[in-house]
Amino acid sequence: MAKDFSTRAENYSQWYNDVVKKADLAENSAVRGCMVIKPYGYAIWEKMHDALDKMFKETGHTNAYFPLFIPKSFFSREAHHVEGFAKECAVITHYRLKNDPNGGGVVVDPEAKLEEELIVRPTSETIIWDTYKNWIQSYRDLPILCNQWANVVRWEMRTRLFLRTAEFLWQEGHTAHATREEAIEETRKMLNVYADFAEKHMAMSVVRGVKSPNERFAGADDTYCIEALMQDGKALQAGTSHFLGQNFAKAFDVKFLNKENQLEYVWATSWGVSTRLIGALIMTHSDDNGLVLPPALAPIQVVIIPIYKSEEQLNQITEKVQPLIQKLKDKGISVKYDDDDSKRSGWKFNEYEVKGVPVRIAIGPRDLENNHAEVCRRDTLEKTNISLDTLDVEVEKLLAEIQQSLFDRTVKFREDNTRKADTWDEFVDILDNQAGFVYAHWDGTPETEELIKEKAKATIRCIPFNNPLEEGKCILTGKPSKQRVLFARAY
RNA sequence: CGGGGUGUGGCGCAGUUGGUAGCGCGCUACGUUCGGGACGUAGAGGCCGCAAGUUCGAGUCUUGUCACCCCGACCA
Repeated sequence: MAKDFSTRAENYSQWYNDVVKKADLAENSAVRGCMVIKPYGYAIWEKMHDALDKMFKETGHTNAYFPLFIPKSFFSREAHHVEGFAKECAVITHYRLKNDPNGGGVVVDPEAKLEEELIVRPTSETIIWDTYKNWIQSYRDLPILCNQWANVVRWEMRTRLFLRTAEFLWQEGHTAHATREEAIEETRKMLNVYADFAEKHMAMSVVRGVKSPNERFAGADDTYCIEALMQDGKALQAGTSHFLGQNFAKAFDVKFLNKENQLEYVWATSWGVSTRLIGALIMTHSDDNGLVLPPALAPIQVVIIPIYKSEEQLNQITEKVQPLIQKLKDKGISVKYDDDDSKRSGWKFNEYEVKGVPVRIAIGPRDLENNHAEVCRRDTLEKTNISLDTLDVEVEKLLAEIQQSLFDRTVKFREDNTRKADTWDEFVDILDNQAGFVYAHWDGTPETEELIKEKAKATIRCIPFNNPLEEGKCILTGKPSKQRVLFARAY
């Protein structure tokens, strides 16, 4: 076992960085705050992309692409939106370089100054609504259900691989509707798509809810979110879906003629998830031996490692394994047969363990004699011998079981780490000594929320849907409250 | 932008009171190995972040500068 690995208990954030590096997911780049997503990490993103994209198509959405650059003036149209993003925008001011007259390589050509600066998109609402304006005249043009897969830039001061980088990959859905109700329904629908994806594909339990006004997306009337709990007890926002009301329609003057021949502003939504989900995936399942991947998102679901001394032995094993590989592939399972002779089997065991491959099958001469193989599952590290005759069926079952078991574990973890606090001392005590989610009363004012954030470093993660009403007193101010809201320290 | 730290082969590091650079991993070749990160032998690989200065002589001392990392303020 690799001893150069931090454990979660020793240093959680170091452990996270180690997993990212050892599993070969990503690395820091020459550009500050930007990461290189390596092939294995990108393969996970592709699995996420494919699954989500399918879900978007099934709910009637189509993909499109809008420009990376946004004219600066577009940004100032919607007051809250600018305020929210202004501090982290990359700005393009020039369009040409020239040779340094003083001989020091190239310099920005001062002659090539843009008349209007361009912003590298931190999100695309403005450019998209400026475009939708031309697409929409009548109720017959609605709804518009578009999604785009893109990169965005937010100039963050402190970055962490996958969790927060200056540039990241994401998808952003932008929809336009004739009625408020329809837009709200869309917002909810897409949040549920995210929650389904998190639970079924990522095997990650999430809480669905509404953000408090302070935590709302800049320019939204309401922000719905899914919140997950990481192993260190900190919460992570895993996806958001925004009801934008008519804010952007008004800012960009997007009106449609309704059936009664009256002009109305269009209703909007937007929703997104990013490569941050990979960070969530890592922190949800992985252990001190490295990455643990749910089968649904594992680039390699099953690895088969031959154990042999001679070439004849390898040939015998290969011959026996070929039909098995075919059977697994026929079931849609991604299999890797690693017969690379330059690496020893023990080395491979560790390699695939660190990389989180859900199922490992080892086959050696002894197994051939007994007509079985050693099957090891990554989540529990349990090993069993399974007959070669039923191996394909058993592996398929095992993958499903691992997927389910990982999810069940996160449900239990979330439940075990969700507590109630009735007093300020209790609240702080839980956060300091146990972490996790805390349900507590809040007087409903942004000022109090801000104060709590300042004093306890915890924020309202969300007000869960179907939250039970309950009379109580705000943990900070003692003012009356009608419901508990979900607090946590967060990423 | 504050506070702390680090820059030396690809990676991780050592380098004493200044004397011309070393260790581990990895890499290459050959051989022995192969059921949980093998071992031996022989190799390759470095303007010591950059720039000035002190000195007969600087990885080491001085000054400046750049970059990166960690901890805060801001955030998906």
